[in-house]
Amino acid sequence: MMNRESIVKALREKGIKLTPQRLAIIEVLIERNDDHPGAGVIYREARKKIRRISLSTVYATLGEFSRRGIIKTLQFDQMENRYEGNLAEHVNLICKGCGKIIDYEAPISLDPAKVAKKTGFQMLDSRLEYYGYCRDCAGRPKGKRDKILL
Amino acid sequence: MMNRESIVKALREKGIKLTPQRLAIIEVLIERNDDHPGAGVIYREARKKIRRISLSTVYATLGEFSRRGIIKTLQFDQMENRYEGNLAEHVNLICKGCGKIIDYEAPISLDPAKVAKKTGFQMLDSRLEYYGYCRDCAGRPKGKRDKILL
DNA sequence: AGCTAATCTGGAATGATTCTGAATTGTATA
DNA sequence: TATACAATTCAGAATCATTCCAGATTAGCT
Repeated sequence: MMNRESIVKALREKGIKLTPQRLAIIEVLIERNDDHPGAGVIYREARKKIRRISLSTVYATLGEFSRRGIIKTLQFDQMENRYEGNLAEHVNLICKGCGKIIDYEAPISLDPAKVAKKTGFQMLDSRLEYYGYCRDCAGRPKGKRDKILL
Repeated sequence: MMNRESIVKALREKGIKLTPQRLAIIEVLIERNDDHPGAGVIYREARKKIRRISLSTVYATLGEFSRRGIIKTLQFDQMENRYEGNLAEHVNLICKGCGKIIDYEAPISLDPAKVAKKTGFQMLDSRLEYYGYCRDCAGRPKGKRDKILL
């Protein structure tokens, strides 16, 4: 999971063409998996690998991958959207100080059948997040930590 | 909870001035509580109540209320942010078809102490969401439902 | 090698949100 | 009830991540 071969295989199976731009993006996604990078970071990193790549392509590619279920998009409005390859159900701990996102494995899940019976709602994907301060930012003086930087 | 008196009281206690604009916004928030309205809807509805109110004021007010813990902001990037007065911990079921947001009461919670011990992360507030299709949209033909309208 | 749909590109457009600086107004106090 | 001032409001400009566009390029099949 989340290695170059498995992703390339997934793309081939789904009939998605393999381009140098996409390979570069995949590499960044793998290398920076723990960072949950945003489009800007991914663009800058990918650019180091191949000269010719545009921001539009980065967005298009991330959108495509996300739509096809290869990665997951974490949407925000106060900071860039972020992308992650960890598709197993987990909670994201998001630091309000530095924007760091920590994956936290925990057996939190609703029973889709029960929800459907009660509300008629058909669950597809989830977003489980807790906001707070990470170890580093919790210790920092108050004024210095209320902006999301990264 | 979420009635005019309790909110007005909360504002007075926190030293937030009561203006006609804010009262109008509060009324909209109460009347449309189940809709989890966005800033645009709130602006248009508030405008029906008092002629003079600007979109900037709506944003400033919602931001202030949210910062003070009087309401909660649900952030998105593909659609307007939405606001809710239900501060009890619950899961939001969000329809990908029509944007409807359903509150679902369920005892889902991590133990903050355990999380802190394991990761050093200090939890403050949560965001628990499931995306899918509501009863109405689940039955609708596929092409007609993949855009969030509202 | 050639074909064609998919993909890439950079620049323009979008749209929700935030910022700005001047005008207005609640509310505490005299 | 008048005064004072910080808080609030306002309209318009600015921001900025993201999407759209239309033309150029290219991966992968035959």
